[in-house]
Amino acid sequence: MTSTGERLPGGELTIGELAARSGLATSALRYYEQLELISSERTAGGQRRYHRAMLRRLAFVRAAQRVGLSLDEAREALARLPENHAPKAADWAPVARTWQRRIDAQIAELELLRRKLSGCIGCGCLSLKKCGLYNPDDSAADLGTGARYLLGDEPPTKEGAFRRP
Amino acid sequence: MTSTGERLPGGELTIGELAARSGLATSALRYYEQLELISSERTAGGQRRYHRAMLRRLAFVRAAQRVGLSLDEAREALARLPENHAPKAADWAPVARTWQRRIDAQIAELELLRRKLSGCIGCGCLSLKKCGLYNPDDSAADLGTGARYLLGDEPPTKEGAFRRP
DNA sequence: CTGCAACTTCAAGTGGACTTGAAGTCAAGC
DNA sequence: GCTTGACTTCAAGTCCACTTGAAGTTGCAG
Repeated sequence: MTSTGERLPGGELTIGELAARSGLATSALRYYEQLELISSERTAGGQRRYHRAMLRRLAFVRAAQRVGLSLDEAREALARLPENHAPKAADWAPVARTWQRRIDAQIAELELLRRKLSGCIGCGCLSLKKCGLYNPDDSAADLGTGARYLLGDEPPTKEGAFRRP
Repeated sequence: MTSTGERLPGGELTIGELAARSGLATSALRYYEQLELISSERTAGGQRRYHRAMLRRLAFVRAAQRVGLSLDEAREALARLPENHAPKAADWAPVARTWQRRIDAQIAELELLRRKLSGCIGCGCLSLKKCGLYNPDDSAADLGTGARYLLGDEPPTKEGAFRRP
């Protein structure tokens, strides 16, 4: 039994099969079930049998994680989607829109950091008050200005007087 | 004593001041010092006094975290920069370039996810074989369990809860 | 029917990045 | 010199998402 192929009648999956198909460890699946992210039926002997719809739920959870949600938040989001059938566009659209906004925000943040790093390549600073990286909460766009300190132009705040610890 | 203002002569900072200026908790600073991310001198009475250059190191560490590095990796990266003075362009450029590549990869991943979500708005699926979200093995699903809050964007519960098995 | 991989439960462990608590000491303003 | 807030250490705790281990059971091929 390779556990990868689906061979149960009725299209149900053992935990090993679900693991193989979802890319998650069996331990993770049991953990998810405990958290009620997925559910199963049991055989007479007590073994889990998963409906194929669980693959969809797992895909959802994985996507949720990538968007930055915790498993708890994923569970909440799942609760708003239909349990037994594939979500319809009407179910899905609001969730997807919310997630896209989060993704956009994340991308924007990364792009800001990227720009700051570019600036810092130019200035080699990390010591200047104006340096985006240095300044924790600047959020104010200092984007273009970075190239000012091009040639190791030393900062006004005399930093030179210090010796190492 | 508000602990925010700098008032020691010689420009040294108490741990409270460094905390206020860096935005980190004092406990985090002690922890960082333990990890040798920063260093201090001590007063006769045993209290820490931080050189202002530590602000620069902390800025670096914060940036490193946002790029997705662990504190250990941040320490390694720090080790390649000059300790006592602001890094020059030659010191900084290779680091910044490496980080930019990482950022680019992260942005690319997010953009892929975003596209997939767009597709799913259209199809309302999550159940179809062709659905990008559904299909698990499209590689590099690293953001999921990896560097999730590298954007500093709203950690799920308390400030600064990072994770990763 | 046997053998064995795959399954079961439950408790405890892991790892990263901190935080919290207890019990005590330091520094500075009055 | 007293008071008080800021500091000290060290051990232990927390959070999340799992993983590991032990000890036992199930299910299917041969």
